[in-house]
Amino acid sequence: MTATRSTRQRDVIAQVLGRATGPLAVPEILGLAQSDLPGLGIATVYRTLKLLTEQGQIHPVTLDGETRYEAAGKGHHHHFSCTRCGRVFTLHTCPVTLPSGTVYPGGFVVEAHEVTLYGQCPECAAN
Amino acid sequence: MTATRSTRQRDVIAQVLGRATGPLAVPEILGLAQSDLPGLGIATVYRTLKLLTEQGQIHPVTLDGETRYEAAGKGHHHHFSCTRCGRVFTLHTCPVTLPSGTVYPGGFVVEAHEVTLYGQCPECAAN
DNA sequence: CTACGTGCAAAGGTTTTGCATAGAG
DNA sequence: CTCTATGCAAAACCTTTGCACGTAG
Repeated sequence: MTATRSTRQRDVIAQVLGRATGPLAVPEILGLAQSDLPGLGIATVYRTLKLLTEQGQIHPVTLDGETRYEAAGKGHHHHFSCTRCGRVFTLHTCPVTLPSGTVYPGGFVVEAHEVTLYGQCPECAAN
Repeated sequence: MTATRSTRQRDVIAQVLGRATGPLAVPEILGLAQSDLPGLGIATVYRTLKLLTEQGQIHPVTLDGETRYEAAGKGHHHHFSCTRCGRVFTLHTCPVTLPSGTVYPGGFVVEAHEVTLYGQCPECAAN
């Protein structure tokens, strides 16, 4: 079996994602992690993201052509993408009710859904 | 002002997207277009997709880490991604009602929304 | 000590760009 | 004819991989 070690790099990357208010893109993760661990290389970030994803600790989210990552285990939620500042936030409310098994016109059997809202985040809306 | 010419390449690419039952990825567009126009180059596909997007004739959609393109002007709709065969379909029903201007808890001002459903398409569900 | 993990640099893919030629108007 | 559009090949990106060194256990 595979022995997975605990390293400062992995801890820092996991912490960065744990503290985030929404899914982060790779450059954001690198930047934030480097402020805690200056020498960190991009290859390690990619390798760690892949590892954490396989372990189910984080989850990839694709939004506007960019792959972002967020900590797992935060329950059912969706995302809000600010059209002004470009940041992405996690929303804990869900605007749809689609029980697994719902059948859509045409015979599409729904197993899951994903919603993204676009608009202005509180900060941008205030300015 | 810019003079935009009508060419066989542009026509073919626009037709391919117009005939599609859902958003297409670049390799799909290239393949389908090449069956009508063998010598077509990938660079022309990218340039044309960019042009048509700027003109508002098509619309990019990101799904599962891939950027796809669909003809515009088909009204409000969403997408269904088949978890078995991987194809993406356009749905003409909408499971949410979010008038522009809706304010979400925390002060997020909603301007638009995007929904993707995952499950089995009619064909896969039947087998 | 013995692997696994890391950083660096090179390799792979995909998208964009430069340039000479083809073709729309 | 003139000037935009195309195809090819090179360049620019982003992500993955190979390798020698660092380090957790």
